[in-house]
Amino acid sequence: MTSRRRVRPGGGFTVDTMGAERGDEPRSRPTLRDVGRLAGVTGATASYVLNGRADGQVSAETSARVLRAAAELGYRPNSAARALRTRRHRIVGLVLGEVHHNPPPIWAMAGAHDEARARGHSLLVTNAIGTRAGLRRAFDELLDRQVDSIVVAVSGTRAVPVPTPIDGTPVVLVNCFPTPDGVPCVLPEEEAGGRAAADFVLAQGHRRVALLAGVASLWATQARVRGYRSALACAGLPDDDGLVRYGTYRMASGYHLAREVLGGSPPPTALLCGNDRMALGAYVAVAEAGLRIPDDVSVMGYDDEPELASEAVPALSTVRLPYEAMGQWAVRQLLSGAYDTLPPRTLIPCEVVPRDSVAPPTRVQTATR
Amino acid sequence: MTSRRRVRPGGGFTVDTMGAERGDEPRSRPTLRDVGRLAGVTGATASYVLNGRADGQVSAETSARVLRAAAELGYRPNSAARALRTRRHRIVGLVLGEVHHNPPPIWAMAGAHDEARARGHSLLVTNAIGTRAGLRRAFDELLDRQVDSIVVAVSGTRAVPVPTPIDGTPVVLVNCFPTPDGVPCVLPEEEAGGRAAADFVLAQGHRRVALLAGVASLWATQARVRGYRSALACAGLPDDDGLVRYGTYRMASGYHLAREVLGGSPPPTALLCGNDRMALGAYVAVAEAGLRIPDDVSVMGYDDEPELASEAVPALSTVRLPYEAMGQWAVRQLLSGAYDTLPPRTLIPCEVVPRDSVAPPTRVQTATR
DNA sequence: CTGTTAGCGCCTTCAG
DNA sequence: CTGAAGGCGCTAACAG
Repeated sequence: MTSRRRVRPGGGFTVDTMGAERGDEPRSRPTLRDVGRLAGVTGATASYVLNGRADGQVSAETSARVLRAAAELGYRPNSAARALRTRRHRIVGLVLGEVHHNPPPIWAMAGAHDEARARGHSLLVTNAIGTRAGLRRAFDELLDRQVDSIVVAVSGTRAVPVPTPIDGTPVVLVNCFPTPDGVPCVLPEEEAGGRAAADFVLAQGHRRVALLAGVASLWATQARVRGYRSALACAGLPDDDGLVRYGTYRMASGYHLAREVLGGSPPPTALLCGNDRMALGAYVAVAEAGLRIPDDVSVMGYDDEPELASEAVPALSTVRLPYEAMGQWAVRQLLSGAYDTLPPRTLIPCEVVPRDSVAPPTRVQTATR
Repeated sequence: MTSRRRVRPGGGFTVDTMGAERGDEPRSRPTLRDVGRLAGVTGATASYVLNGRADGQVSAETSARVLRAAAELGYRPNSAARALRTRRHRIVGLVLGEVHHNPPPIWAMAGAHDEARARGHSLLVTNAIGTRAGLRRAFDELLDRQVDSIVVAVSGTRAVPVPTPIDGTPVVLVNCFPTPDGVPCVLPEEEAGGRAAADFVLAQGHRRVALLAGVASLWATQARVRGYRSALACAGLPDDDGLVRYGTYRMASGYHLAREVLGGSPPPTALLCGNDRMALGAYVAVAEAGLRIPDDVSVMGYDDEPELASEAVPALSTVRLPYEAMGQWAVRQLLSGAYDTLPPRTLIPCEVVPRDSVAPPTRVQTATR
C-alpha cells in the first residue's frame, strides 16, 4: 500500500478503490459517487448537476441522466460533508427564554422558522434559563454546533447579557436589548403601542380610562405608560394618578386591579390592561361587579395572544405585539447579508386589533357592586 | 508536496488562498492540529486526550499540556467533521404541529430539549402544517440534515400519517398515533385522567356534576368521557345525558356551555371542563350568573396550562397532561437504545392538580340568575 | 464538456 | 506512549 503517497510524480495512477468497494456495510446512504456511477459520470459531475452549477458545463442529456440516477437512488446530500467543505452549516441557532412559561418567544420562533426554511436554513433551538450562566451554556451549545447565526428571543423586554466571545457569529436579539451594547436588536414600538391603545379607547369617547399596567420596573411597561400619558395629554385629559396601577402581568393581578379601580368613584369606563392575561382577570372582576363588557365597561388587552384574545367572550380588543414579525425580521437580516449595517435598535410597530370588548360609553355608568 | 498546482514548486508555502481566503476569513477556528502543535504533539494525540480516550495511552503531563492548549486556543471541535467521520450527528429532529396556535407541543419540546441536551444532543425544530404534504416536507428537512432520530409532537391527540420512507431513522410520536401502525407513540392516559377528574370532584361530595367536554370526534375527548362515565357509575350515580355537553375546547365554548348547564334545574354543583381554557370561559359565565367559585360551583379544568391554570382567580384545579414528560420520555427511548423494543403504545398517567376552584358543595345550591 | 484531484477537520487503525 | 496515514462525502480548481 505504498501507493498512497498522494500522486507519485511521474504518475502511476493507482486508483485506491478500496474504501468504496469493501463496502458490504448494511446499506449506507447513496453518495454522490454512487449517483455518478449509475449515471456513468464522476461524482464531481454529479455534484455540478445537482447543485445547478451545470449551465453550459454539462450536456443536457448527461444532466438528465444524473438527475434520474439521483431520484432513483433517493439521493440526499450529506449535510455534514457539505458543511465541512463549504464552511457554512446553514443552521440558525435560536435561544429561547424559559420555554415552559412564556409563549411570546414561541411566536418569534414561528417567524424565525419560516424565514429560515424559506432560505434553506434549519433552526436549532435551545432553551436558556434566565441566568447569565444559562445563556452562556446556550450559546456554547450553538457555537459548538457551528450555527451560522444566532437569534435570542425572550418574553419580557429586558436587558440581556450577551455572552462573549461568540467567535464572530452574528447575533440578533428579539424583544430584548444587549448589555453591553454591541449586537443589534429588534423591539416592539411599545410607546406607540401604549399610545395607540389609549387613542383607540379615547376615540370611542371614553374619558375616564384606567391603566392596569404590568410590572413597573420593566422597560416595556414604562414605555407603554408613557404612551398612555401622552395620549391623555393630547386629548386634554387630566393626568389622574389614581387611574394608573401597576401589577404583575398575571391574571390574578388583572382581577385585583380591576376590582380596585372599579370600586373608585366615579369608576372608569374603560380599562387598559398590561396584557391579555390581565384583561382576562379583569373580565371576571367585571362580571362579578355585575357589569357587562363592553356595555358598561370597555376592556383593552395587549399582546394579542393567539387563541386567547380572539376567543375571549366577548372577543378581546388588544394591541398586537409583533413577535412573529420580529423573529422573521431577525432571521432575514442575518441571512441576507444586511447584518453589518444594522442599527443598534430597530423598532417594529404594534397594531391595534379591534374586536368586541371596546365600545363607546353609553350613559353615565355606575358601578353597582 | 510538489503536486498541488497552486503550490509553487520549491516554493515556500503559498497557502492555497482562493477558496478559503476569498471569504476574507478573519481568523478561522483553531483545529485539532493547532491544539496539537501548541502542545507539541500530533492532532491525533490531541484527539485522544480531548475525547477522554487517553487512559494509559498518553502520559499525564502530555494530557495536561493538550488540555491547556485547547483551553488557551478556545478550541471547539468541528461538529461537521466529527459527524462526517462518526456518522452520528447527535441531533434529534422535532416536528411540531402548528406552533402559533398550540401550546402543548411546546411543553413537549421543553422536555425533549432537556433530555436531548443531557445526552449531548441538540434539537432541530421544524414546524409542520397539518397536511400530509406538510409533514412530508418537515420529515424531508430533518432527513436532509441527517438527524439521528425524530420526535413528532402535536396538540390534539389524533392519527398522524407518518411519511415514508424515513431512511431507517427511528421515530417516536408524542400525543398522537401513527397511521398506518409501525412507529411507537406515547399518549396520556386520558381515560384515567377523565376518571380522576370526576373522582376528585365526587370525593368532595358533589352529586350533580356536569361535563363540558371538548370536540366530540376526538379520541382524547371520548376517552375522557368514558372515564367520567365510569366514575359516575362506580359512585352509583345515574347517567344523565343532560349533564354531558360537547364543545370546541375554546373559551367561548366553555362560556356558553356553562351558561346552558347552569340554567338547568337543578343546576350542577360542579363543572368538569374539557380543558383549562374552557374552564376560564366557565369562570366568566359563573360570575355573570352571580355565583362564586368554589362556594357555589366547583370548576375543574384539564391540561394544567402553565401560567394559566395556576394563575386563574381562584386558582384552577385541573388534571395535568404530561406533555413535558412525554417529550422527555420520547427522547430518552430514542437515545438510550431501547427503541427497538418499544411497544406500539405507551401510556403516561395524568395527575390531578388540586387548587382552589373545587370545594365540597355547601348547601342546597340555587342558581340565582 | 467531463474527469481528476486535493483537501475541509476529525477519528482510528496501524507502526514504530 | 506517540506519530503517520487514510478516508468519511462533498466541492472547487484545474486538466484534458
